[in-house]
Amino acid sequence: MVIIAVLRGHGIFCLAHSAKIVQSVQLMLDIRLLRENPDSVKARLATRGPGYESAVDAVLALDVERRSAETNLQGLQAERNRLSKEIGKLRAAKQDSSALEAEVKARSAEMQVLTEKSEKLAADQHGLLLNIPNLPQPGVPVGADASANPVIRVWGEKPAVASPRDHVAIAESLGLIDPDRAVKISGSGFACYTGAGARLERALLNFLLDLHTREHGYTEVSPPFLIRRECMVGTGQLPKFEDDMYGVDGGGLFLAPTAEVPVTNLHREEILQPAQLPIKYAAYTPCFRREAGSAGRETRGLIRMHQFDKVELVKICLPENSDAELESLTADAERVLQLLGLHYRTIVLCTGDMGFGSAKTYDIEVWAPGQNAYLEVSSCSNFEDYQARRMNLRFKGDKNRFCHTLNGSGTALARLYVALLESGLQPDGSVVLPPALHPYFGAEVIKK
RNA sequence: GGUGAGGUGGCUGAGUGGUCGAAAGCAGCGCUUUGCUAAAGCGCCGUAGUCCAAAAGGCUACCGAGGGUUCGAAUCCCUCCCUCACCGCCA
Repeated sequence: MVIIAVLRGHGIFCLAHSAKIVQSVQLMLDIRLLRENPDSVKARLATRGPGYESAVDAVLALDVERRSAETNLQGLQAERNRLSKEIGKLRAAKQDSSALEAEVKARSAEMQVLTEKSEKLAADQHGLLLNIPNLPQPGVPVGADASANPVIRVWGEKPAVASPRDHVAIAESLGLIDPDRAVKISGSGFACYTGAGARLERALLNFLLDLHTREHGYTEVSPPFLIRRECMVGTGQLPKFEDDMYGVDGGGLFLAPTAEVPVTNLHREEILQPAQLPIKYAAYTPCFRREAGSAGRETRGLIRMHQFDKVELVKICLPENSDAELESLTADAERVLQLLGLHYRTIVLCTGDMGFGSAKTYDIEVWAPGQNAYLEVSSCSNFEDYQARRMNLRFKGDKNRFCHTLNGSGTALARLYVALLESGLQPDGSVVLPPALHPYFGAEVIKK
């Protein structure tokens, strides 16, 4: 009984929501852009991978059909409205209107058919548009996968660690984490920090929030962690990536996969004044991700978790400023690693490796000696108006125009934790912390 | 969880079946008056879709969402969502 009720509730919600989306064609990519420059759109999408050309063609074919159906329907509606007004006048004059009423009624079936046809065409077109990602910016390097991501900056050098060890071994020997008991509570993929380990996590959080709010000009936000479905659609996690999300309450609410979702959606459905922009928010939230399909990949220790802490930076700005805002956002994130003295490199994601809604993305990767590898700790993206369209986030110009949105990790905590332990490891097994953390942690060294 | 009240344009707020896309006010834009400011007067002022090569202009849809009744729905009916108030419970 309970399950049936929950499923029904979910289904109703989905239907209601998709119908709402269909009403507004101003979503995802601008359909006008597709109509007016199909070849250029196709060429840019082709750099992401194969298959989008046919999707664009399909969208455009439906577009022609849909508009034709709508035009026909609108003609009938106009006629109905005209006759109904006649009926009103006749009745007001106490005259017989039954002939006109019969005439209008006789057309209702035809109108019904056309209405359904045009709604179906709009829904089909919308469904196809949902599966078309954002257009990469012209300057983004073209490539098929992560191997084609150019390194554009390197900071610092790989630290001289005498005999590198994995962070799990380091953390366990120092009593910083309790993996076995974390499994007892929640299963694999969850961390339990203990003692100095928990204090280090808290120290990092405070350090990051203080840095971004006091020195980089971000406003601190502490948002809800449970998020409504339409907000998940707004930033692009849904509907395509629902399998990666944790849903609760029968699918009505989702655990935040990143603070990007609640924070960017703060201004959804709003019309902002240009003088308010740019808006810059920094927020800490835990992040919950199913990591479906990633079993066996980087699953060691703290590197890939179902729950991890992250401080996220979010910007809402004028379209003409978003390129520059991405550069400064990335610089703000890099500053974290510089202050912690951690060696890192910054790469620009090539067209084939970029996220679905992004127009340009920089990844920041920190060096982890125990892994002998770079770990992604931040991903900074300019979404241009892709998310703003989904959440109807505009600003007042000559007319209402869509804002640009950006976000970047500032940074993810767990992998930062890994890099700190593995980079600060001393021959005696203790870990030396960078000076910037001393006041937050209350000590310079973590030892037994 | 219980009870009650509500959801109308950028905002406030009228509107219980027929020129209502929606009064009025505020905010905004333009013009006039004015030494500046302030004030006053006049006009304009929702969103989206669609037709037209385009402009001008026309048409359609939208009063929380979905469905229903009707020739015609902001207005009547049903379902859902949300907000607020009070009570209960509780960190």
